[in-house]
Amino acid sequence: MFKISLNKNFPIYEQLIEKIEEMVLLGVLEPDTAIPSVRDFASELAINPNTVQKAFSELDKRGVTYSVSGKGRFVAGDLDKIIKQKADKHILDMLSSAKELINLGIDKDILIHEIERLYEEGNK
Amino acid sequence: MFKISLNKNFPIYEQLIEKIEEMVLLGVLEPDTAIPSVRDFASELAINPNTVQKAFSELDKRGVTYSVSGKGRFVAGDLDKIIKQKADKHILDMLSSAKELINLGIDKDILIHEIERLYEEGNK
Amino acid sequence: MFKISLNKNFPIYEQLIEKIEEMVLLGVLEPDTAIPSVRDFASELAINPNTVQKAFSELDKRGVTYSVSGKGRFVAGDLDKIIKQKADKHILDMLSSAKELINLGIDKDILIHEIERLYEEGNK
Amino acid sequence: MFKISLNKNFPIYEQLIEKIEEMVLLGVLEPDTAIPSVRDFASELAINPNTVQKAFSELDKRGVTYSVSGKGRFVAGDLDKIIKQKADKHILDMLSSAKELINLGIDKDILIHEIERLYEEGNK
DNA sequence: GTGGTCTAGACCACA
DNA sequence: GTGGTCTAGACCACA
Repeated sequence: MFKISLNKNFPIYEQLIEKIEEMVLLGVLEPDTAIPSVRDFASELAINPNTVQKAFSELDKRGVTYSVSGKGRFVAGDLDKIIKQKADKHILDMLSSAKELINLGIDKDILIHEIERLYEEGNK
Repeated sequence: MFKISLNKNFPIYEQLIEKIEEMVLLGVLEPDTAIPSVRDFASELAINPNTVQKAFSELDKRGVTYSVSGKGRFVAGDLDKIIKQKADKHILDMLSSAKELINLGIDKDILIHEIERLYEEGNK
Repeated sequence: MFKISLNKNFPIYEQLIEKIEEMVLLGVLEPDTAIPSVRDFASELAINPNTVQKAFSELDKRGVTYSVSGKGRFVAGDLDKIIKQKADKHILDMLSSAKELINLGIDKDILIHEIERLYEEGNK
Repeated sequence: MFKISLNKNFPIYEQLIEKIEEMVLLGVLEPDTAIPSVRDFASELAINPNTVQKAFSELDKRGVTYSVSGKGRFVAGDLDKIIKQKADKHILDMLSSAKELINLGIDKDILIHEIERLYEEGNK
C-alpha cells in the first residue's frame, strides 16, 4: 500500500493521516468508495490498530472520510472544501518560508526561479 | 524580551532556539556580543534554567553562539555558514509547500503572485 | 552491562554516549535491534533517567540510534557513514599525538614499531 | 606572545599550561630563565590574574617551572624527566587512537603511511 | 557570578 | 510501557 517510516518526530498516526488524505485528494481513492478497515490497515502495515483508529478519527473529523456503522468507512463525496482548506494552509506555509528568506536577504527572483523550475520538472 | 507560547506541541526550548537564532541571524544581537546569562533568561521568561540551558547548548552546537567558561555566552563571530544553511533549509521548505500546491492543481502564477505581494509589503 | 566512572571531568552522559556508540559500531548491538529503555538503563546503572535521556538524544542526533515514539529506541540501520566519520576523527587524534612526539624529538621508527606491536597483540 | 582561544570546553588556565609547557619543552624558554610575572601575563593576555596563577601553580607542580619567593618564577633546570613523561603520555594517546582504528577495521598500513607522511611534511 | 552536570520527580503524547 | 519535556534545586569548575 504505502510505507510507514519509523523516523523519530513523525508519529505513525500522523503519517497515516497525511498519506490517506493525499490519496484521497489526488483522486487515487474515489469519492464514496470504501477504504480498508482498521484491522486490514493495521495488519497490512504491521502497526497497532489503535494507531489506525486514531488516524481514521482525525480523517473523519476533517471531513475526508465518513464512517457508516456496520458498513465501514468511505471517502467523502464532496472534497472541494477540503482541497480549498489544504491549499490555503500550504500557501501560508510557503509564504512563511518565503518571509524567512526575505529576512535573510535572499532576492525575490531566486525564489520565483526555484518555483518555476519545480513546475517545469513536474511537466516532464 | 519576547513571548513564549505554552503549546504542548512546541517545546519551550525549541521556541527559545528559534527566537534567539532569528535575533542573531537578523543582526539584532551583534557578533561577539554577550547574551543574557542562563539565570537572567530563565527569570525574565519565568521558565526553568534547565530549559534555557538546553536551548543554549543546541545554539552552541549549531555554531550560533559560544560559551566561555566562567564568563558567559556570546554571539558567534562568523555567521555566514549558518545563514547559508538556514536559507537552504527555508528554500527546501518553500518548495515542499509549492509541490503540494502543484499536486492540488494550483496554478504557478498564483504562487508567484503571492510571493511578489509579500516582497512588496516588506518594502512598504 | 558496563561500568560508569564518577570522575567529575568525564560526565556520565558522555561516558554513556561513548560506550553505547562503541558497542554499536563494533557490532555488539545489531542494526535495527532495540536497545534497553531509558528507565531500564537508568536503573541498571543506578543513574538518573534524565542523564540517560541526554545521552540517547545525542546518539539519535549522531545517527547511531533512532527512537520510535511509543515503541522504544533502535540501532540505526546504516552505520557506514558514522564509522567513516569516527575513523577520520581517530586518524586526526593519532596524528595529533604523533606530531607532539615529533616535536619532542621522538624517532619515527619508535612510533611505527609501537603501532605494529599493537596490531600483533590484537591478532593473538 | 600567543593567542588564547575563548573556545568552549577548553579552560583558559589549561591553555596557558599547555602553551607555556610547550615553549619550555621545545626550548623557546631556556632552563633557569625567568618567565613573565603573573601580572604581566594577565595584562598581556587580558585575562584574570587568578587564572594565570592557577596555571603557574600547576606548572610548578609538574616540575616545569619553580618559583623563588621575592624573585619570580623560572624555567626548571632539568627537563629530561618531564620530557620523558610527556612523551610516554603522547605514546599512550597515540596507541589509544590506533586501537580504536583497529577495532573499526582500519588496516595497519594506512596508519603507518599517515605517520610517515607527517614526518615527511615536518622535514620540508 | 557564569555555565555545565546531575538528581528527583511530574506530566504528556504515542503505541 | 516508551520516549520527550519540564520544573525545582543542588553542586561543581572556572574566572
